[in-house]
Amino acid sequence: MGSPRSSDTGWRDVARDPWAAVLAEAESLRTRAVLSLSIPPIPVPFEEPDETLGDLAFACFVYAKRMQQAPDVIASRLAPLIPRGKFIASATATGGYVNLRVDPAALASETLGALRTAGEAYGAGEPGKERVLLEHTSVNPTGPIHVGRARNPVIGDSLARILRKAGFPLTTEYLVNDVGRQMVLLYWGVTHLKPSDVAPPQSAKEDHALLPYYVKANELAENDPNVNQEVEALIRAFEGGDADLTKAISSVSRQILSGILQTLDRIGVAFDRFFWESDLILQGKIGPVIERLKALPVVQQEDGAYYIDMAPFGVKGRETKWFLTKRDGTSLYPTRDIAYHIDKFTRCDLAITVLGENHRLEYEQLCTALKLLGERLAEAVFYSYVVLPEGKMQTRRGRIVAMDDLIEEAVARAQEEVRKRRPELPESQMREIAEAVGIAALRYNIVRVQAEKKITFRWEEALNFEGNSAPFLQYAHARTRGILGKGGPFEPGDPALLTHPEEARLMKLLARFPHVIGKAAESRRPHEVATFAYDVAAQFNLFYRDCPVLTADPPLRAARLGLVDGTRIVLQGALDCLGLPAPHEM
RNA sequence: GGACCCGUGGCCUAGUCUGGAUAAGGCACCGGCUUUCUAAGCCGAGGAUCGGGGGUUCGAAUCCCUCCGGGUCCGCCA
Repeated sequence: MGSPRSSDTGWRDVARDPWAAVLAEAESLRTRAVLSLSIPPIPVPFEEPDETLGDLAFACFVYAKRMQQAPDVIASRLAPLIPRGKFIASATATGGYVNLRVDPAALASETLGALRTAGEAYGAGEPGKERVLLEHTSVNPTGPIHVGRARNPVIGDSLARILRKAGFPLTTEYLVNDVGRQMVLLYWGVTHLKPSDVAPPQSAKEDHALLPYYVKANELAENDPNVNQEVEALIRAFEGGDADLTKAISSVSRQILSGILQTLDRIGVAFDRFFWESDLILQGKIGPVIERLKALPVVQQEDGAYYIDMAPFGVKGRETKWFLTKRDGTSLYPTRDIAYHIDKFTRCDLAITVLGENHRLEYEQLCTALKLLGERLAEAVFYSYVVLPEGKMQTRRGRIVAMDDLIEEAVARAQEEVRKRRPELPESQMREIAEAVGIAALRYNIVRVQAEKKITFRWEEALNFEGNSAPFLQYAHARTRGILGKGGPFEPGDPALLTHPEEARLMKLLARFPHVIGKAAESRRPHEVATFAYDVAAQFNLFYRDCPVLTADPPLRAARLGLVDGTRIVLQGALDCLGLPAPHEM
């Protein structure tokens, strides 16, 4: 939609954004027409009407009201005043709306030109200056990552890719929570229990191998007072700043983390850097923050423990005291989080964190504290957890679907499909395609849904390879590759030859890609790219049905090859933004 | 008790921020399409009081209020 805002975001280069160019022209032609009727240029968003009516439209009700005339009268007076432009071919009035028709040849020429200039970079925004630090995933290293947590890396990584494409200099970061009671428990388990004491691990992968020790340690600490005492003693030593112990505990978490990272790597998620919470403590970065907090007038004390009463800041509930330190003066997580963010702000201009919905209050509290300290604020993207049909997943209960299992299942299912459909392919290539398809199916299934909606995990949905699914997108892309491969090298054709309705529809979508990337980045909503990618793939399939490429007359053939290549670039670009591999054939 | 998030055909989702012209897809079900660039595709059929009610507006899935249902959170844990 062509709200005035889109033309205000100056970082986007209009020359490389065909749809923005169309909107800008429509806006300027309309403004002139409106002014010439002595109507104030009230901004009315452009919308996309049913295609039988036009390509762009705006309602005249607001103008009508202002001028005290009937909307269809205003529309009929306005339409003839909108002259033909570079893109806008005609304007007609229908029932209070002015419908604009975009000249398909002009749009095609603009879009294919932009595609030719930018190549694979088509869709990218102007390189920006604002350094973004995107923290995501940051799951506690106590065991393998499960499907309940899967949205964080998938949303985070997709958002990272989209922000990069949009032009932001971006760093991704994983906060490794290697301090606290749970880590001490895990450490106690691996140092005090023998393999025969714990349940057999599901696999030798480090995160799976160590999980049973964590589970058993939890169980013992709950039921065996002696164990609990030992653990408490360890926690005290740890809290007392025992550097050797802190490092020892951290090294256990590093082992589990390496298993988690292997899993994430397999689904295409990697990080630029890691931040160990223990470093914050060992480097003495907590103390100064505590001192700054204590100096705040709003900070109060109870038995030596410091807290902020959040009630005046809009937080309500049973308990509004937000504790920053313990009675003994040692830090609590909120303090460490504040210290972490202050550290982050020295390394970026904008800090974004992908967080589960259960962290919403904590985020509000963090922002309140940062505001009180005169620091910048962090931005957050929240998502709801993936739940099983029978309820939420819990690591401690073992009621989880491990990501590793889901990946194996997805790839195995994909392998079956490939074998069925492409029995002639060599085994190694079948495996490659199966990996690409299976993993893409998982990621797409998560990223296509708005983050704040909860997802109920169902195998049949997660492993769906038809309809609105990753393989649908990948298949369309593979089709473009197939045609281009057989078509061979081609000279740029005449865009004006692309007059078929399916060609025009496809071209309009390709023209919008840069705009879509910009919007998705700005709104931090990766699913918008998923929706768009589906639209492109579906439209390409219609073009594929109706417009033979290779057998067309040479001039038309060349023009169509250009369109197919453009589709290839856009689909590949969109898939890349979603972290979905794009195999050349499948 | 309070705050926040979600509620769209049997199931899943887009559209909600930025209100507009008959609410758009997918899955499932039923019926079709392959001597033509990969049928993981395409076409057709049925299927929706956009959770209920009120309000604002020329116009509400979209904004406001309220109720209902589901979820999350309100630790000197992290």
